[in-house]
Amino acid sequence: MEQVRVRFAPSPTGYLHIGGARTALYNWLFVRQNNGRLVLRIEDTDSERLKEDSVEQILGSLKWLGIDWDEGPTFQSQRQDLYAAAAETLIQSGKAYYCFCTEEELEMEREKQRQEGITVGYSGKCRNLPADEVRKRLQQGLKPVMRLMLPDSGQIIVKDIIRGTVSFKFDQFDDLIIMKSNGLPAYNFACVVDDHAMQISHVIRAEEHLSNTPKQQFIYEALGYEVPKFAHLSMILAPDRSKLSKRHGATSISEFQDLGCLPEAIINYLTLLGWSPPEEQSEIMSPEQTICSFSLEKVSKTAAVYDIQKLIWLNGQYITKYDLEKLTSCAIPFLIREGIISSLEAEQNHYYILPVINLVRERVRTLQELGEACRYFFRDITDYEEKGKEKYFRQKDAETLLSKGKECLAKVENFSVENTELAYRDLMEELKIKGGLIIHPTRLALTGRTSSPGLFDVMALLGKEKCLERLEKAIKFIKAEQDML
RNA sequence: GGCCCCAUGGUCAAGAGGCCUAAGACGCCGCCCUCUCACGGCGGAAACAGGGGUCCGAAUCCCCUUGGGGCUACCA
Repeated sequence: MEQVRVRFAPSPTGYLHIGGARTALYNWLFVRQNNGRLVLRIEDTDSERLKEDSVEQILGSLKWLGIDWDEGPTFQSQRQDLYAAAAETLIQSGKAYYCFCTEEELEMEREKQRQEGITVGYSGKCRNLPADEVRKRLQQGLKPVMRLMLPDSGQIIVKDIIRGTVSFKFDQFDDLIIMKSNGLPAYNFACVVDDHAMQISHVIRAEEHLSNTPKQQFIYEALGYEVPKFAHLSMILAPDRSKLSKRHGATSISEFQDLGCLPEAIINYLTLLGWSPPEEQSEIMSPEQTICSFSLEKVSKTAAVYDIQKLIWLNGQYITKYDLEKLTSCAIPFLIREGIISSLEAEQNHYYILPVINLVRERVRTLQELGEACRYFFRDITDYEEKGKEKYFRQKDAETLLSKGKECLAKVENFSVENTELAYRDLMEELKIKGGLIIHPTRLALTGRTSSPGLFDVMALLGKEKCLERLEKAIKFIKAEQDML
């Protein structure tokens, strides 16, 4: 069996967005499953649309996602000879010709056609220029484009792994530009020449290229190349079912990274956007599991609207189950960014950070949330949650309760989860009160918040000194508030 | 406009003519667990775009309409 070779071919016009990432991912899943090779190709033949840093951004996002490639990146801008040579053979064999029409002329032609209400397209007027006329104009220094002559009638059949057989009629196609007047290849041509040169066996790409495929297939045939297999993936749409763009919020991989998503969660989410695992298999899958069960044939034909809620949910699942050391190193940049710890503290307090993260991980869904959830473990409390103050600090016994709590904790020797809880339970019994009555104000005193991990877990991790200190602070705070009345 | 693709709950989707009074997941609602918040468990609301065929039988096949998307560039 011939080797499976696929490619991901982004054009460097911006960040890697969610659609491109999914295309890359499906190529990757397919190729890893088939022990093939993935090649990366940068389609940069339109210098006007290039964006600085774009290649670095795209490659960076792919790497971060864990999508690795075997060859490249190769740049189309550096392979001009290849395209020129291929185009030359088509000119020689009479399958392609020079066209001297300027863009202005063509635009006028189209405008006229529109006014007359007839089908807009290239007339083909340079098709039969006499050889010496062509030579003459070339010598004058005119810069023509090269066009491929397409049949005026008949049809062409494209076979697609996902969509089945699709047929197109030739009468709807203009003679296709294969080389632009600046000497660079046009997309459809460069794409074919490269896919052949790179021995691509399966072209897996976005649906927007389906309509280009008949033209490309004709180029393959004109050049005498073997046609690869095609699989066109449906598009990913914004929540309003329109094409994805910047105005739709987070759409680039780097934005999800900034939000605090884990790469595996994004991979998992993207996998599910257009494909679903066999029944009985969980939707939460490691990349390895996905590689095993993935199949191109089962990829959905329907355009998908991405739903950030599910991504965030999945991310929460991953945060809960991730290897703790790994999660911690992912989280630390967020803690630093949010000003919760300094990089120095991050190094020095490693063995404090670990259990803190372990404690809060189950109740957060992004690394950003995780940072926020940790704050009081590293920084003193500057304020109490308003609704907590109202509910717990302004009740009649609050101050007494906290004092009692403080006294009782002061006596605890080994400040463990069990011992602190035992001490508090004894206190509750002694005061004949229900747990919540003292637990809630204590939580507010210790964390500044009305919600947190289990109170005694928090106590044990915070340590005796901090607990007593914060209780004292809360007591003072309550007194101060009362004095103001 | 022409050509092409697509159409199952709010979202992702299972479904390959009878197993469908249509699975699962996210989200939403309720209950349980519980020191709060999460997690978890249980339950609920919620869909085959519309119309014609074909067939004993259609979410599934065909046609039309409608809707969405793509291509129609010297963009990729």
